[in-house]
Amino acid sequence: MSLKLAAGRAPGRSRAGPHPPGGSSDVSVGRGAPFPHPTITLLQTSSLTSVVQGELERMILSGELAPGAKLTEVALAARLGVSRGPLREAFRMLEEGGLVRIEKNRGVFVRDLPVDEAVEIFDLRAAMDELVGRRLAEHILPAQLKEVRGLVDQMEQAAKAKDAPAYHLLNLKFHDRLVELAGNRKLTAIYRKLIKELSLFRRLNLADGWLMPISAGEHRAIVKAIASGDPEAAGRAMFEHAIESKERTIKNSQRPPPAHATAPRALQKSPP
Amino acid sequence: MSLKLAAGRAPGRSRAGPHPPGGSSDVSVGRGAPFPHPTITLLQTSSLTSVVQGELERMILSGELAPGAKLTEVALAARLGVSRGPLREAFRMLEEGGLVRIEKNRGVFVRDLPVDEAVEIFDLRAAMDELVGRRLAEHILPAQLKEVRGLVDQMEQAAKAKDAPAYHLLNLKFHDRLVELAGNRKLTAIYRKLIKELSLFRRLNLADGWLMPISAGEHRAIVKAIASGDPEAAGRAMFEHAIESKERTIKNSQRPPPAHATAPRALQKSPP
DNA sequence: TTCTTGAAAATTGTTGACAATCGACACCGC
DNA sequence: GCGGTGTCGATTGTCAACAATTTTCAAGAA
Repeated sequence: MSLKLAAGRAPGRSRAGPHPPGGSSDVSVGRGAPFPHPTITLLQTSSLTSVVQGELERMILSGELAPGAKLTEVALAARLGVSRGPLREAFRMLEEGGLVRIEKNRGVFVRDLPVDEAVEIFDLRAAMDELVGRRLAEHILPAQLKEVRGLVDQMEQAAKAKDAPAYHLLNLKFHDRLVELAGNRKLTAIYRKLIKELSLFRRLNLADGWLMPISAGEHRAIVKAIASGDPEAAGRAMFEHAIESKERTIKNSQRPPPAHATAPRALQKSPP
Repeated sequence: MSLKLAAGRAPGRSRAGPHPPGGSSDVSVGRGAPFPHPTITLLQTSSLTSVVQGELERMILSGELAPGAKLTEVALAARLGVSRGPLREAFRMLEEGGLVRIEKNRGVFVRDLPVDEAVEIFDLRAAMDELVGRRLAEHILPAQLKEVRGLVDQMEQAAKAKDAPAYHLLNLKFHDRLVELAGNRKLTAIYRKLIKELSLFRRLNLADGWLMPISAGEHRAIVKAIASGDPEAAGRAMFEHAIESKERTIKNSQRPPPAHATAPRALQKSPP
């Protein structure tokens, strides 16, 4: 089974344009803006390591590789169609991102986020969300406000339809977009890392019934506070929402999971 | 020139005890607590990759490898006494930590932090410091309070003696200790990453005269606010201090550096 | 039975070699 | 002289093989 270059965004890795747009009116340059074939830029930017890193990240976040699962190098390398070198480099990147844990001479494992560390991440995210709220109340544009209102609308529709997966995705999108609109790239990057790491909190995904409708109203309140232009109010609204989201999640995780566990299977060997 | 296993803490990499403490009363186990020779745990925990990562980090933070410098694989590998494999893995870790920038097929470079990104990091750190202040006002112990007061005392002495390097180190220590005392490991880890990344802000190190005495009083105010037990006041004090630290640094960076630039030299080839 | 002991298998750590790509310089035609 | 082109050296990307360590498992003794 070989590695297919996913069409999605290549993770990380940026590169300056092939050439500075010289003014020479040459036939080889169609127009001013460089617009090379997509495949070319893909090969220019993505190495095997980066693609493997993206694939592993996808597998982990989707649950295809469950927390605690051991990632054997030769098996994974064969499955992805690469050698161990790029795979090991990808491991180091994932470890730095907190998605896997490396034990010397023992192997690489998908990390299992303990409850106390999940709490820590939630608290940290709350502080970051507070900053986001303050910034947005100061700087958000009308068009952007309209956009996030649209997301809240969709969430309410999903809640009404009891479509838990759709609500979940919209919730992620809503918060991610707010952070992005705050205009602090470092904040955005770290926020996304934290969200990825939080998805390793096993019990998060076990819950059968989701806590959908509870937080629906809070989102409207957040948007309203942002629209009011009061930084402190907006910051407080987002902070409180994050804290309550934490408490709901933790409380939900403390009740024992249902018997018919639907934990995704770990990596299996392919038949010889 | 070979790689000497630095006596300092091995970066990252933790490991469970050699064996679960079985109750068998064996002569091989002296007492309940395992206390193997330091060298043994060092070899158990540190791989070449992790040591190389630590060494490169030290070189970058000390300025031995200046921002923008190109890190050629064979040269560095020879200098550190390892092969390219572990070195490349260390590169991936450093890239994820934001200390180097990797350009496909072109090489690895020490990152040069642009001003706008430094501002973003400062703002983010301010939000994190606010959280620290709140937590400390709630939970700090008298002994810990006494400890940080001692640090402030030392800073004032260093300021009085106009010992800029000592003041700088104490300042770092002071804030690092506060974050640590807040008791959120994830927060601590990310805070330290941000501090490391900030040291890539070139102009930070160019300043001849430091802004030492200016922030001395703010530190006392922070400790006082924490001691008062008012979370909001302590949070605000730390937030404001971080913001003013940002503005001082940025403002200082905007005046052109003095002519006699003392930028450390980049990596040189060793004679054949 | 249960615990130690030892070797074999499996897996990771590290290295050196080969292929691919990039930058620079000389060469050529205009 | 000047722009374009081809070639060469240097450097990175990837791979396969070797060395070291851990794990497994069976045999033997208490």
